[in-house]
Amino acid sequence: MSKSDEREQRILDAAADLFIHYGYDKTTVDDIARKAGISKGAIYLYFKSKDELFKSLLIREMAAYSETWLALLEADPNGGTLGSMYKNSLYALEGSPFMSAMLRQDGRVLGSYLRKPDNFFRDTRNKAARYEFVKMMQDAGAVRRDMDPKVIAHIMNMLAYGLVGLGEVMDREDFPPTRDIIEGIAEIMDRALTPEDGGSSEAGKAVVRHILEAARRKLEDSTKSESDRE
Amino acid sequence: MSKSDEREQRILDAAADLFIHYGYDKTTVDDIARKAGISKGAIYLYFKSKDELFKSLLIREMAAYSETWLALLEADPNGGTLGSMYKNSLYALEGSPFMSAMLRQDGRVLGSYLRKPDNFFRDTRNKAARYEFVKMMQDAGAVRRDMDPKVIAHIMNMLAYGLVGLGEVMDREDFPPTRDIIEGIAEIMDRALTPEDGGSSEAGKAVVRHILEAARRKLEDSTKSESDRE
DNA sequence: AAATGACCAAAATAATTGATTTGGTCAAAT
DNA sequence: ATTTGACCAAATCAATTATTTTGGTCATTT
Repeated sequence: MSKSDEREQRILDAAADLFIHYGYDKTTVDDIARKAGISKGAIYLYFKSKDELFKSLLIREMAAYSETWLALLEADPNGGTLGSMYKNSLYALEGSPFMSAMLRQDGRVLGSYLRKPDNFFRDTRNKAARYEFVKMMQDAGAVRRDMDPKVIAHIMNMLAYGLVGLGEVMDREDFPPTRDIIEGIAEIMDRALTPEDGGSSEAGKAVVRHILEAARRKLEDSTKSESDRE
Repeated sequence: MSKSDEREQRILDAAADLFIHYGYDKTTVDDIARKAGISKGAIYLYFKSKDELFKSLLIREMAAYSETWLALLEADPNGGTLGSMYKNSLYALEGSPFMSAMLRQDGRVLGSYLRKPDNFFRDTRNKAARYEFVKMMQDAGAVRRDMDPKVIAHIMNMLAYGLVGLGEVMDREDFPPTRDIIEGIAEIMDRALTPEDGGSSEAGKAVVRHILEAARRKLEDSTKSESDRE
């Protein structure tokens, strides 16, 4: 990694901390510069604007999320079932404050960026992602066929949303440990959705690799079109 | 029902409509009176304040929710499984805009009432309700014992929250029909949580009756202590 | 060539003032 | 005994102005 790239990452690290802690609106470019140990002007050597910086951060965080997910999956001995895949995606989600904030469209963290018309989130490309995933898992024989994949995907979305959002409306104190929740969800999903014959774990893994590969390509694309534009 | 009670209900009907449509803050007492076909002063013959009116409405809606749930349950041929109970509670929830707004702490509908320090929601009494329910179902042999009831209850809370809240952050257009979602959830819960031996449907029903009976008593209590206070 | 930070226009925030609305009351009407 | 609606203090909203902050630039320094 070049010296310059390294510093770019340092900027993003500083920004991530501040955005999570104080939110987009209340974090100034100066704050970021100071925390990164450089001058404000230097920020603009790397990013066209605060907006673009933020978008870069989102992309980086999404990529990190994917990588974490993949790593957990590769390390998981039975990483081929729907339950364990979903479980690992939830662990990755839980470990990424930004992805969590994005999913619940947290106004405090995302700030005025949310209101921007060309905002990242209404990008329709990722919308059907979970559905495609379940569908492929089903076609690969890793998920039972007698349930509508759209419904399964939607329930998975509900649970992910519940995971990152319920803390906003209920006392976190009386939550069970996150680990227990995620394991419980995985257990339920596996029990309810694994085909009678146990399903093909290898086929499942293949699907995941395929999906993550596609996700990586997509992220590279957006990073590229990013730099094209500037 | 006395003439007076009937009118009290008419007021609450009018208020419910307006609160759901315009929210607590933007609905005036005059609006309510006009819609109920009486004068503003008359409102204060039945309710001490706008706040109290709102609280009465919440209590009424909670009661209606319980009644709906119970009715659906009684009518459900296999109303003894955890899945069908939960399912019916979700149907009841879905049919009650107020309960939905309460669950997702909807700022638009609940308005400044949310910020009140003595607000209804931080009343701790109802907090552990779902857990108690699952625990009893487990003790009655209607739910398998090898999962922590706290975790099960929490996952149920997540799903309920997802049901009423996901629409705020995702396009409702690409939601499957609510009915399908709820049936899907029930199917998953049943498959994953029914004991090997199929469980006792009758014992399950007994638990539900018991719970609903307790809920009714509790509501009567709060209604009474309500009228005591005024 | 790389990095800085004083500088500026634009935007956000705060303070002020004036006008309107609204929850709640109560003397008068029914 | 009920019910009303004019009435009022308090709160909310709107318009205006003054003040501060902030994103972004660029002449100057390193």
